[in-house]
Amino acid sequence: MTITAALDHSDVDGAAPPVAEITHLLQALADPVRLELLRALAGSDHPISCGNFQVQVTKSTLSHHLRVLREAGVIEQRCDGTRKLTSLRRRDLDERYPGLIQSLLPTPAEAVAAS
Amino acid sequence: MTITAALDHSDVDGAAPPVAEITHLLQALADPVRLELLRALAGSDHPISCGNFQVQVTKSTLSHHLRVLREAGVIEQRCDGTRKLTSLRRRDLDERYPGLIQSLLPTPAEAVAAS
DNA sequence: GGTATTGTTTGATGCGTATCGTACCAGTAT
DNA sequence: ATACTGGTACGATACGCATCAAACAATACC
Repeated sequence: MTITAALDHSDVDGAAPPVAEITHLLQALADPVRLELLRALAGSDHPISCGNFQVQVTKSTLSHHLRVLREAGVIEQRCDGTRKLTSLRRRDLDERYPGLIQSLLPTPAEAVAAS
Repeated sequence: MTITAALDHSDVDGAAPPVAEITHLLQALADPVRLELLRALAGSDHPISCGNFQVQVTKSTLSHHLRVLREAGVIEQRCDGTRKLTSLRRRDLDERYPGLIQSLLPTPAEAVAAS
């Protein structure tokens, strides 16, 4: 696979790194847990803290998945006291890959079925 | 990961299996070689035989990648004498995941840059 | 200070898979 | 039949990564 990542790491004053290349991005999204995180973030208008994700993995695993998403440019995180608020970089993603995120979100029918 | 695949295998008289679930599908597309195959197929109006893919892998590896794409419902193949013609299941993919394939194809700018 | 609370990091483990070479099989042509 | 061509199947190898537990770090609160 190889896909060498993490080119710039310009976390300086919150500047988010660029959205990853398509293969790297797809690899980040091709995991059930991470896709669930993406959908949770896309369905919420406010950022979500680590503890508020409804996911059946330990917190260390969750931290790992969030790192993968962050390094692929999918999410950004800002600290808020002892917690860390995660939000989707929807604008950047839509700009770079128009239609991609939308096509990964549950359809209205699926959303109803999941309720 | 797990994602148990291959539910029905109804290869009966050429009936293609359903397009895979989203995670399975993304996993099939999250590989540089397979994405290149997808783009080659999407950019051609006629099916492509195994030997006509411009990919730097051995034929056994290529066969493996085509199998992954086939089992994810991305492509279909029909035999033609001694060769096997591969084509993209664009209609089925667009029906199940509208906008997804389009968002993975090179933009006009990228297509020019690759020439 | 001491104690939760929230996340990250590290190491270990096990599974998946991309890759190759070789052998094999089905058509086609000689 | 023999040989060639296009593709698959198998075994081996190496690497990636999802997962967890435990240890650590940083902030808040008493």
